[in-house]
Amino acid sequence: MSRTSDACRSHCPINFVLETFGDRWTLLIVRDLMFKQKQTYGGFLESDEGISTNILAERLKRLEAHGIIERHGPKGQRQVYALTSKGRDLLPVMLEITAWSARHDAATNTPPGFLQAYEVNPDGVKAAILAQLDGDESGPGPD
Amino acid sequence: MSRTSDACRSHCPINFVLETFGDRWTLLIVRDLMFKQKQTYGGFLESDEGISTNILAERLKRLEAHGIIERHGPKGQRQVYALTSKGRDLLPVMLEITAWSARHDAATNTPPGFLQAYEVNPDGVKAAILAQLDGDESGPGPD
DNA sequence: ATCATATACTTGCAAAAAGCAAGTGAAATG
DNA sequence: CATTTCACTTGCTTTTTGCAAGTATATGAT
Repeated sequence: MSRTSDACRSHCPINFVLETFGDRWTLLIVRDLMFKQKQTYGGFLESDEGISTNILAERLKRLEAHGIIERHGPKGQRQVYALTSKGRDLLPVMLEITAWSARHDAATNTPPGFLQAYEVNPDGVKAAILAQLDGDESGPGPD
Repeated sequence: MSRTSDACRSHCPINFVLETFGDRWTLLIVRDLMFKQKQTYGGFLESDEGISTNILAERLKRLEAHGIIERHGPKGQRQVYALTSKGRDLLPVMLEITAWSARHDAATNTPPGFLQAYEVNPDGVKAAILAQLDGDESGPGPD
């Protein structure tokens, strides 16, 4: 299953993120938590890409072990997942990824206004998303 | 092997990068091209993480098919790989990844000065790296 | 109280991908 | 012209993924 600490291949910073996020699913969970206001197992399952239940359960464990997310709720019962500060700190990475895809995927889901808003005022976009993560219910996400 | 165009799971921008970079090796090749002045098959093989030859060959094909890199040289002979403009455009993503790892990996290889230099003057850091990609031989990379 | 339903997982197995070692073919080197 | 080097390919084993089904606990209706 998942080790608490995998043997790491190097301490190159690019490799460091790959050790946690170097697969096709993990970052989608972060996306759901960060941009889509999803915070339950069932919510993650509903996402368009169609993650399977065993993969989801394993990735949630890994993310928790790496300190990216934390789970709230009595064990065995309904859990509510949330990003830790280390997880929220991925926001600039997520926004740059979104901007790159918006530039290079002609069929992107990213709303038309995002790219320009982000280029003009990246800190404003970041602040808005952090505000809504902290319980605000209004404001746009990048997709 | 690798399809020219995989069936894509969604046009979410986060998913879009995962379709190309969602594995443990692909982004290391981009790193080598962007920061380590490596541009040959043999150079990529020497990197610390120890990619195997079949995986490297397949990833090079995929990256070329996705328009991230291009190969120069007569077919069957020694190739020189280079980032396309789409590939170079990943620089902001790579730098944010580097910054996140520098903040959260106590054992990071990232040189001590990088994080502050990047926070103070991100455009300067970007310009320096792009300059060295375009043939300049001096200047620092993030690792 | 009991039955159905929903949620949050776990388990089992087949298929795909990764990892390792060895092999191949063309070009550069001696 | 034999040897070495480089850039891959091939074969095989191990690991991971993907799908379907099952289980445990809670919640809601009769």
